[in-house]
Amino acid sequence: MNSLTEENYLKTLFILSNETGEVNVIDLSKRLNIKMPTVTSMMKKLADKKLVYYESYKPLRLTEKGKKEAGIIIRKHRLTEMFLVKVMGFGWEEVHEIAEQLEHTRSPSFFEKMDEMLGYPKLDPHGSPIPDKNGKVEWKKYSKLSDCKTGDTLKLAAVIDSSEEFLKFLNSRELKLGLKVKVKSIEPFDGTMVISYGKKQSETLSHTVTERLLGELMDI
Amino acid sequence: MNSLTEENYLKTLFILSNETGEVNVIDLSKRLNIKMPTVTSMMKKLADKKLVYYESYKPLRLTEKGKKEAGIIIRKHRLTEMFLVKVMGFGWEEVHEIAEQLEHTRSPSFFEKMDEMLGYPKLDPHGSPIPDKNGKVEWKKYSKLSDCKTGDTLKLAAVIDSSEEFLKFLNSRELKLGLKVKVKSIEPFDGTMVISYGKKQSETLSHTVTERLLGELMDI
DNA sequence: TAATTTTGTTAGATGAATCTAATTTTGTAG
DNA sequence: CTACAAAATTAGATTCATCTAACAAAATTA
Repeated sequence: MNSLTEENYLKTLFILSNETGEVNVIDLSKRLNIKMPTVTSMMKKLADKKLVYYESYKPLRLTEKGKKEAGIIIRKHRLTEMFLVKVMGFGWEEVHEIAEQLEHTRSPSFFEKMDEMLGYPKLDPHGSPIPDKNGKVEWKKYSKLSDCKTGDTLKLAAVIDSSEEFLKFLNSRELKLGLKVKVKSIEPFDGTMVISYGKKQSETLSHTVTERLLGELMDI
Repeated sequence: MNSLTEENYLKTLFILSNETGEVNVIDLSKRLNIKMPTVTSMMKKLADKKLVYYESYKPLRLTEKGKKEAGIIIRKHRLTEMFLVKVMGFGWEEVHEIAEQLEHTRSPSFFEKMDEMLGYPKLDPHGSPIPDKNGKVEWKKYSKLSDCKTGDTLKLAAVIDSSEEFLKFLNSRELKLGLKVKVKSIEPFDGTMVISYGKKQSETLSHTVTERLLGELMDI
């Protein structure tokens, strides 16, 4: 059995690997807000447990066992988020913090019950895929809004950042998953975009925002 | 903010105080499965935080602040149990262990939402009172079945033990809260009782069982 | 390629929560 | 009232997860 702390390292390493291919000590260190020496020693510990491959000065990689355990934690996190939104009526901006705590609950039946009540959902409220019971996930290949060109239309499908601040910002602009947004113009200097969607004819979004929005490019 | 460990000491001290008046180091030690020296040092720590009164060789007592914080943890535990039973459909024998973990969740809105969904319940599935938001509880003065005399009728209102094993035993005999049970005979040697209730004309219960069942004595 | 910066590791310390062994205090039974 | 037993405390060790400081390796820049 892994400690709560170990679970957080596994989960973060898993997510970081999927975000950016190679993960270094410093990346984990920054994401977890933990100093590098601490990360190094935890990696050695997880290597002893056959959860990560660790070689000095090499990128960090989860073993298959590590991926499975990380996937299961992420499954619990995302099921919880979905439960909080669909069953308990929370807003999508409120659930990340709570799920961060509940994901460590040791009770398979608790999460099975959630899954059942939710009708075995495939995505969480932020559009991220929910791993299956073996921790396996299919990551969809979405486009970032920030990579779109003028004239492109993107159907929003997921956010990269589930923080309360970011989601409150999206709420304030009535930006939701499922919306089709059209790129009206892009400022070459800093990437600021003007987009239209729903009733909004022109809404300006910074690069910081557009690079956190994912979706499917529409043909039209 | 108290650690999860500190919360467990506070909660257990609170419950033990209500069960048995005076609580000694050894009682807490046994209940928590933690050796006495560890308990002593934690009591000193909690005394520094003004959560317990601690004097060497004296019984342990919570301060008002300690009672409030313990009460709030117990509130979260019992609301969670009720939620698991009423909203998620768990059996009353399954919820204690899960609630033991969820009670440490730091999210007032999570528990407020539960409370609201449940319609502000006053009792948990085991008949124990749910403390209010300030941690205050009214403990009802129930009678133990083991204290009843032949001919008495007791309306079951609560169990003293929420363990899965005990509750599964009750399930197997179809013993539920709300039932009226009548004492048909008591074995003077070991206190074994024969009772009748519902369709059961004579069910034999050991003292171990009868002292864990509480209820209101009926007039008739 | 040499110098500098960035990244990573080693060594050693700290605080929390636990333990065991030894000692002391309190309570109880002759 | 002494002796023994039970309960509690003190002292010191251990494990986990963290840190800082110092050093080493790798990557980058000049």
